[in-house]
Amino acid sequence: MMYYTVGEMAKRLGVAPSTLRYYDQEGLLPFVERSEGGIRVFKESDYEWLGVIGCLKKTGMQLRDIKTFIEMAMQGDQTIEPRLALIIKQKESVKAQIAELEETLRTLEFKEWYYNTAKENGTTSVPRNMTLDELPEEFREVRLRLRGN
Amino acid sequence: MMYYTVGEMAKRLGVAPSTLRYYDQEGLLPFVERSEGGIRVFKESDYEWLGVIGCLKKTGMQLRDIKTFIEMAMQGDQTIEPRLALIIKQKESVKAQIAELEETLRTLEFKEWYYNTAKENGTTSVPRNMTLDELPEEFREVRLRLRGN
DNA sequence: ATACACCTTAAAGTCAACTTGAAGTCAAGA
DNA sequence: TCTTGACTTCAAGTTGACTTTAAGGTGTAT
Repeated sequence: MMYYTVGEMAKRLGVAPSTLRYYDQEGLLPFVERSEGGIRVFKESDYEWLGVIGCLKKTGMQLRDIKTFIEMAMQGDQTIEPRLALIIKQKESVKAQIAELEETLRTLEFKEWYYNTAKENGTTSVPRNMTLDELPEEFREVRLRLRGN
Repeated sequence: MMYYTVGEMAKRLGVAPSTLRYYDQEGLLPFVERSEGGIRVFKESDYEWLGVIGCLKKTGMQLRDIKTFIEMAMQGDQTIEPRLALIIKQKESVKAQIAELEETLRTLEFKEWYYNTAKENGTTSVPRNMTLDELPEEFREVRLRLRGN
């Protein structure tokens, strides 16, 4: 079995040791054990827990809610259903975030076209004053949205 | 021409009036004019600026950088190129964010399968102790990543 | 046994982006 | 004219997630 100190595990995860200590303090790492002298001893299986925490963090979940999930997991098999429900909820949240970023991407692509056209003409007034049917079809709805229609 | 107070514009945008005042204070709204008595007067065209600010915010850009963009825009046509460069940079950033969220989504889908399997069997030890070739092909790389391989 | 790197805790500090509160001003309707 | 609701500024407070600092303990290598 391989064991790690907080510094080693932090390095492996690419985070600061203080971050792991902070997570522990906040109750997110109840699974981490201690040596005789009080030093944290991370096991190989703890890496997986930290990976799950990292995954949930990437979904935008707050530490207090991640803590709830970890606490459920510590209860054992009786909490399988609420854990499943939470995962499904986060999955839907991530899908919504992707959809929103894709809309943002379309807006940026419009702006890219806008400034490219401005650059070619030496002035933003050319793309700005174009009529709807003069601009590429894929950007029409974007401009309508930006202008409040 | 239609004009709006800070409260009306905030409502239209779905933000708090204090947010718009804060943005103004931070120099993000140099285009907003004032009445004789010192009250902010938002024009129709300001809605579009606020939409651009909102778009950049959704990319994760900080207010100080959005301010830089707005300041460039206020300089006029001589800043078309740096504005285009900034838009392209944000576009790439958003693409990377989408890719990361998609990876997170795959992890959540693995976890959904994991807890569904646990639920069917009454214990997480069933999915946990499965060998790699027992689990659905699409989840193999996810589990390898979570376990640190 | 001593040095040294790395560990410990507790408390305070930081940062971005707001939000709230206090005290006062503006403008539209009765 | 007066009331009323929304506006103004400035300063201080809030939130979440860390990071830093200080004072001290651990553990391994020589």
